[in-house]
Amino acid sequence: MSDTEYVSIWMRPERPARGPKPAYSRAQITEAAVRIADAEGLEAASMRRIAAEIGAGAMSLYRYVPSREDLVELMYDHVFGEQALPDRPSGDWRADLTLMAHAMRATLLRHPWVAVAPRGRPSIGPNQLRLTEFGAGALDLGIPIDDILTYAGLLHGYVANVTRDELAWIEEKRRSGMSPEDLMVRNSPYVRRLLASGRYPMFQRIVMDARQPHMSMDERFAYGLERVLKCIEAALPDDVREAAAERARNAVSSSGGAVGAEG
Amino acid sequence: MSDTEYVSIWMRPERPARGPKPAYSRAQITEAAVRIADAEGLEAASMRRIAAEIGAGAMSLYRYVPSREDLVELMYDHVFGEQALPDRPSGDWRADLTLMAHAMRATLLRHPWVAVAPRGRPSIGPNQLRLTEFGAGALDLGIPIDDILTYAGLLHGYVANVTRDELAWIEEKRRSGMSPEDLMVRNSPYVRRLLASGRYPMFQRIVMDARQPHMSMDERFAYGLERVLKCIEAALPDDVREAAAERARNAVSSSGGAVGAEG
DNA sequence: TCTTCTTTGCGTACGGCGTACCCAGTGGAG
DNA sequence: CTCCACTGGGTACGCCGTACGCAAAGAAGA
Repeated sequence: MSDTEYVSIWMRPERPARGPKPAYSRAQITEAAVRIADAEGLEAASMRRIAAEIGAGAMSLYRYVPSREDLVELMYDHVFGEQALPDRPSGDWRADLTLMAHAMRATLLRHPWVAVAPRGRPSIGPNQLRLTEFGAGALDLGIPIDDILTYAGLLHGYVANVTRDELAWIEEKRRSGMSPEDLMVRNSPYVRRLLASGRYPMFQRIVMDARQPHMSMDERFAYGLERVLKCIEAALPDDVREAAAERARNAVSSSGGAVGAEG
Repeated sequence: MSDTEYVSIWMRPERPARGPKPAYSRAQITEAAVRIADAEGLEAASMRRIAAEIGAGAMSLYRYVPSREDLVELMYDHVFGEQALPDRPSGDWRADLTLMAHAMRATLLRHPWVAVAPRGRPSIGPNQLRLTEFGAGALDLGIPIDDILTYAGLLHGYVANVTRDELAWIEEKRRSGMSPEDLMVRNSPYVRRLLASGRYPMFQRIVMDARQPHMSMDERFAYGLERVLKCIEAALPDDVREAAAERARNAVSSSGGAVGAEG
């Protein structure tokens, strides 16, 4: 039945009892891999390269990690562990989601490969689980769990989308040394041709808007985030929205730190 | 300056004038690659494998495509060309976005690798551009272009998220032959351990909800989609919402008369 | 028509990848 | 002290993307 079944990396114990002491550790390997991926991209973090980074032989890594795929999983969860979030939602769901969104954006900007990494099965490492608990808990306002998931997904999708775009800009800028507006219109013959054809009015407006960056990246993110939260808020049933607002007022006035009420 | 600059695949002409007639074509290669990726995953569609599929030598492909990365771009755009959408939005933005969301889900389900494929730079092939025009055009209700993009991104993110989850379920089910509820709770020791710890109440509710699949995948998708559209609608300014509703009524009554908005 | 020259299909080869297998050495359990 | 599960890691295999070079093809210029 479950003979050759897939075993989650999170179930695999790091080290057994017997034998000589391991010279390295999962955490050490994961951190080295993240360091390389941050600097040179995920594909540069090959097993040999990581091993070299920590001064080990290539095959030694397989004593700690069953495969590279699992290592990427570890890396993925590791970077989300940097996000310093309160243990529990404060009770002010807008504030909590805003906090989480900014933390996530910061993580993606710090580790660009995360935004691009192929997300296969929904991995649930401890840190991602913590985030899920926080985000879903913030939205636990008395609406169905399906709705909670949908809204949390919307927020996640927004942050991922916007930040991926932002990263693409940054990357393009770094590679060419040009400003975004020059890149978009002046330097790209393809885009110029599309605009000249006149058949893409919406695309034209998008480009033209990017041409006059009336907002910084930060402002754009915050503006869109506000939009998304307004979306969610507006979709809540009236009684739920009012109760949530009431709870938020209490959360702000009562607790000085992170942890809200609840007992 | 732009000597070794990156040249978009969409600018590269397929064939020049001189020389012998090519034996293959970009479309043929792209279709073969998609066929393989559909059946065995994106990574199975290697250059050698694709070449074998069409009976060519491995290196012959490079006469048609500058690199595998560009070929993936072609594949990506190709599958979005299957979506049969009207040339223009109908004027009923909810209907239009619903149509687009279902078409996108169908495409992702038909080509699972698309949902997982690493999305680096925002590629703008002709078919994706057509989709952008349609989606953004449907949301062109007199709101800022930034808002249009945010809302379109929300919808896109929702469809991508939900369908990726759905695909993960399907894949897991195919590999193990078990039903989702068994998979989630009974078969996964890791999930069982997490639940037993009692420290993840929201996660527990998510799992328990999945354990009692009160909705089919289709229903779940449609329900969430309705939620998202309601979100967007609720966030629109009152006058915009009413004007849009009025336009939708006209669009329904009149058959082909579609577009009204413009500069 | 014949020559010229670009473009074709593609065989060979290189460096790099993930990782299976094997080995000698290590150190806790009995 | 003996045993043997474990360690680090060298070697090797089969893949990958693709640079390079060459003979054949066939349109352009004579």
